[in-house]
Amino acid sequence: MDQLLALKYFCKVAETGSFTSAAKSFSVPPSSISRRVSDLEASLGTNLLKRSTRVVKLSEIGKIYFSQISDILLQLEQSNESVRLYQSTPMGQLKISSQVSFGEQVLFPLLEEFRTRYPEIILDISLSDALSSLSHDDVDVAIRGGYAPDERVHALRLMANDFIPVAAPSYLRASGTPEDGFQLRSHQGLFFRTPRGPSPWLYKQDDQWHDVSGHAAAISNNAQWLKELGLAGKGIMMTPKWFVDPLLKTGEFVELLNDSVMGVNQDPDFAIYLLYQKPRYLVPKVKVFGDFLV
Amino acid sequence: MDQLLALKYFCKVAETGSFTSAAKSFSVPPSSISRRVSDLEASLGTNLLKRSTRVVKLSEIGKIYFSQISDILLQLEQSNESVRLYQSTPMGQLKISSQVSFGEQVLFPLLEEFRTRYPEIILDISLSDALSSLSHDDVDVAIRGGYAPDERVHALRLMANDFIPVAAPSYLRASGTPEDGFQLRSHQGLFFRTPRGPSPWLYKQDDQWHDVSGHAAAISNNAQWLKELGLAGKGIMMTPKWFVDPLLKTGEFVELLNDSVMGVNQDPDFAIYLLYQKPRYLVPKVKVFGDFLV
DNA sequence: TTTTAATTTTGCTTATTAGGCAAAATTAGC
DNA sequence: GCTAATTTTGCCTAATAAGCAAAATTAAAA
Repeated sequence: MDQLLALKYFCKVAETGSFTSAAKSFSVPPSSISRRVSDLEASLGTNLLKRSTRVVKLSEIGKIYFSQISDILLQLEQSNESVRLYQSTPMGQLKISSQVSFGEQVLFPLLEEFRTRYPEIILDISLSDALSSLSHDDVDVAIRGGYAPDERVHALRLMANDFIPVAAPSYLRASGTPEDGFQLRSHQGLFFRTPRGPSPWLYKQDDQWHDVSGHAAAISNNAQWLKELGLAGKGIMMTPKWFVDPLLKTGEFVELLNDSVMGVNQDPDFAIYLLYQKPRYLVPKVKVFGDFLV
Repeated sequence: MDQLLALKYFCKVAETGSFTSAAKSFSVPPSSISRRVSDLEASLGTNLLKRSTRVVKLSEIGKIYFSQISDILLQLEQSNESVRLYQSTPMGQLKISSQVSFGEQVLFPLLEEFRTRYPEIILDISLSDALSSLSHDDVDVAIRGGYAPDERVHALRLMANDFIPVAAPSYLRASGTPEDGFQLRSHQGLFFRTPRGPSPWLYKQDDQWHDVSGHAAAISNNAQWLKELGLAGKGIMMTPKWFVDPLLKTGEFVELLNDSVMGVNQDPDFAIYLLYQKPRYLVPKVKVFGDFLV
């Protein structure tokens, strides 16, 4: 028996004092109401209603039961409503995982505005370059360079992740400024190590990619350290533009080979992505965060 | 969708962290659990669970919903339980309707013991000689002389309602003591008026009933007044034995024609009955009251 | 008291939905 | 990468609620 349905029917009958009017408000024949309520009474082993063909009144226990049940139904409706509210309003905790450097350079400056715009969203940010799998970790969204690792994960392209070769003026003074991609091979290089090994320097000419990696002066998975070495004039670094943007403006770094197509990856879809699980129902807090970043 | 079932399934999954174990505790295949919970999520437009094939965890909103729903389910179970308790324990209000004289003479002296035996039953007694129909009036039980008026009404025989002719010694001294039923016809009579008219005096001889009503000295539907007239020696009264029992013991009334079969009604089933609606007997308070009186 | 009319209940059939089983898909841990 | 535990899906069956018409009931009107 659909007990909840029976309870709803029973309450409506108790409120209206009539099977017929209860049936109308549910758009079902009165016989359905009669049967469901009878089933309910049978399952409780009690007569909840004093029936006569014209008037339906509650029995003593029926009154008690009705007052309790109507309260319970109200609570249930409120719980369902709160879920729907959650589905329609950005709120709750939003757990974000981001690459360290991107988080520090790009994300943090933006988040203050996000916080003021959505005060009901509590941000929980963890920076890590390790690829945390969305499925197990308690993470709502992850920001990563690369591309979608899984078909069940949605990837929202946030921005290009074009790598450019940069160097400090002091280095260029000492070692010369390369005029051509291939000249990079004779330079000192500061390499970032990804989980798949150090990123090579790639140079595209006539639709052909060439590895033009220079001599490794340093390799690290810590971008900050490499940046400091670069500023100290220790070599040329391939870096995402956003990572050194302020330093280019101040002249502490100089972008090399402006007109060439350089990169660390041959894939044109290589970019910064916002990753999140593709559930059946998208939670608004995730949606507004995605919209906000784009 | 049977929402209540879905909620129960969901809560069990949330508690056990597994569809399989939830399925076991309900003795249904896991697929049923999976479907019901999916239906629930669909109806709410939300993912309540973060599923992976090995571990099932609650989502953020799922946690909130679960805490609310499990509380609601508990309340519902308690309400159902309280109904069953009501069905198994004598409690609540017990509304009794009784004839005036029977109530005063017989019922009231008994009730004090009933009250101490069943303190959880609140007695609500109304005395009236009008036949209150059980179906509309808010009466659990009615006590009436006669027989069951309706097939839907249960009648429990409480005691005989034999009528006997009585008179005050002063009357007998003045008018003589009848030695034979037929002699009553020449006596003064105090008649009780029922809704069907004054009760006649009936005398049974050789399986034949004879109307031996005397001359009407007074007719009333108020038994008390008739009794007072009788005590004052104004005539002979046909009365239920219980109505004058104490007065017979003190000698203020004398029973006449001890050996004869007298009455006001030819029906052998004429007695005092406890009347109640059939389904009511299921209610313990009514049952214990019936048992108590018998 | 009898009749009337509104209402509930009952006896069917039909439509919907949950259960049940097997196979496929998924993923944590080895 | 493989294995095993688990969830999900497809398809069928069984249970149950809806729907409709007719019967039963009874409060109110005549």
